[in-house]
Amino acid sequence: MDGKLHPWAVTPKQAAGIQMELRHFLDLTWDERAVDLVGGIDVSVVRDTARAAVVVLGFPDLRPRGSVTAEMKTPFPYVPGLLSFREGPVILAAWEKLDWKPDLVLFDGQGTAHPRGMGIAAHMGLWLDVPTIGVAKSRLCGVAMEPGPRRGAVADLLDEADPRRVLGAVVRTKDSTHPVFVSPGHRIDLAHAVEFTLRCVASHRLPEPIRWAHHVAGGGALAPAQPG
DNA sequence: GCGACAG
DNA sequence: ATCTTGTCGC
Repeated sequence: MDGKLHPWAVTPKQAAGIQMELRHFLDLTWDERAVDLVGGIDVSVVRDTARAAVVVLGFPDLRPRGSVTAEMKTPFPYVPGLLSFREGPVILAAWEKLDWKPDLVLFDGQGTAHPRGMGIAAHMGLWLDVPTIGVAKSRLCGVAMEPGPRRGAVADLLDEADPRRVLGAVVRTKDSTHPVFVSPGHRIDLAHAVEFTLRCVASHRLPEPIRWAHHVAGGGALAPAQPG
């Protein structure tokens, strides 16, 4: 899967159709590859301009190693379920600037826990051809079971139409704090997605790659300025 | 027709 | 997402 998968300049209806087609290409298996670098991607929007940030951290030390950004006019409105058509293009532009690609990437949004199984982490996983994980701060679809109150507790995110089907995981990344919604994007399974997500969490609710990406997308620096 | 609805 | 002060909890 490389090269252009589909056009981005489409109508909302066409976008949904593209998502339906793309789901057949997803590979939800983990190949046990070595992970030395983890990436984090996020996009901020000011006025009519979107800025994407791709940050790379060492794994499992989580030390920031580098970052790149890209900007462009937002090409698509925010429509629940079609987020990748709004943020995808600028993410691809930033990704092209990376010298070394991470072995795994965490996204701020859903993976397969999406109405058509194609959340932004799954969609971009196909474009980038790299393992991706969706870590969302809130639910898009499905019925969320309640995980225990302690960090590391996990519960199922079930398909509302078929409770036997697990869409993703509701993960407590920090004690007594609202859980996050984890689902595999591409080239990984749910169990490993949850495992890597927890291993990327330091002392905050969100994984470090996503926190750094959010910070850089908002205009911040990757690391504090060195004194002297 | 009425809610729900990633970022 | 973005607009925004003080406040509560770890």
